Amino acid sequence: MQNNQILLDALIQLLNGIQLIDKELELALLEQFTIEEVKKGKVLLHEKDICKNLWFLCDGLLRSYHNIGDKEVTSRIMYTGHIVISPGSFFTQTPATESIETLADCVLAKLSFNDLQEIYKKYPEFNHHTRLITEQYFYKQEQRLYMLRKHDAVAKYNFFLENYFDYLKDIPQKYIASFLNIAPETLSRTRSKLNKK
Amino acid sequence: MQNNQILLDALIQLLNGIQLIDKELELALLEQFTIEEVKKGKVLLHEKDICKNLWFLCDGLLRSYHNIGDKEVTSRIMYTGHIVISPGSFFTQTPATESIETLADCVLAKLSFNDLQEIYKKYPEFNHHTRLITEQYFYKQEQRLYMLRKHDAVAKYNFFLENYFDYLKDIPQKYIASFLNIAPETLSRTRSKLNKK
DNA sequence: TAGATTTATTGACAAATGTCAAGCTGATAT
DNA sequence: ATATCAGCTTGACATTTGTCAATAAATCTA
Repeated sequence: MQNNQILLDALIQLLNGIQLIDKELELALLEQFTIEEVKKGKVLLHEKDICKNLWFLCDGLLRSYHNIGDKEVTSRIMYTGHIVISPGSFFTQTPATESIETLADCVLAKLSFNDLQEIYKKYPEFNHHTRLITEQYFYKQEQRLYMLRKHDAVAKYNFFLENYFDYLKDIPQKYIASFLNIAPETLSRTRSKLNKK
Repeated sequence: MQNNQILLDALIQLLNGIQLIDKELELALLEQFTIEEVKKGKVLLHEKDICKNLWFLCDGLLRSYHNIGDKEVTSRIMYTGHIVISPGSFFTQTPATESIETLADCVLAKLSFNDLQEIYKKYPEFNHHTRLITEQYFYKQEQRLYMLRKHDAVAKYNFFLENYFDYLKDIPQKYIASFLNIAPETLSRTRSKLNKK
């Protein structure tokens, strides 16, 4: 709990930045979130399971992915400070169409859907915080949509560099490729072409 | 105002479906929303302008679009019952990177960003409604992201048919093509290929 | 309605990316 | 250190889609 406080500091700050939160709500959050350490290469959420938790990624790196035909596609890359859910599954409490796995050793703070609903019930003002956060994530997602509409591999890779440069070395290229919706070979060629210039 | 009540009925029902709204809040909404009729082919929001309004589309059809290089790309298609904003611009009140135009004669209910903030201030419980609506739109948008990752033109067109079949005849094919991120010629060929089967 | 303008279709070709295969590299474990 | 294995690179080729151009069809306008 003392420990929680430090790990969740970034989350509390994020919330306070939106609207100062009551000491009581802060304590409730610190109490309800539980800390998990998860090693690299573990699956946090399996496709077809219901996403019953929301995680705050205190430290680490994650990706979500799903299958299209026989191909695996990386849909999101999430780094320290992200709120992590499978949106469709968490919001509607129906089976997920994607999986989430760790790309590095992670420290996560977990809050169950049910506990979150309790918090909403007890502290309705919390809706204000999450509305703004959801709006923010919505907007970020829109930018990824834009990216996918950029025609060529170079433009897509540049998008990646602009937005995920710090994580470049920690993400296998095959995942970057599928995130950008190009073949790994194409990414490899794109990179070597850019290096020559 | 009497008129508003009928036109905004769908919106009020949507909100009540989330959580019954106070009579007082309902009246405030009916008062703040103003009805506009906009003819087909008009631009509701111009790129680089700030999206100062939220619209509820009482009746009609809209699209948002932006430019990538020298090409125009349709990013969203919105039909009767949709809440219409340029997300990035509205949420942050910064210049829009997209335009919104009518694809048919439309009836819209308009609410300004500032009036909305007043409503949030007076009726904080409204955050609950909009949080859930934002979550829903977030999820829908995610599905569009999935669609763009489907490799071939046939799969993309099938996505369109599944989700926008009722509006098929009202949307020029060139817009459908750019929405699916394929060339108009490719869409034309895809359609004729599918018709032969 | 006729003429003008925009949109859709079709063909020929070009360009980009995907696929398959082989070899290379770098990390890990024994 | 060596063997193993996964991931990355590179080449050859196939496939898909994009581009450009010509024509047809549909829509708009006077």
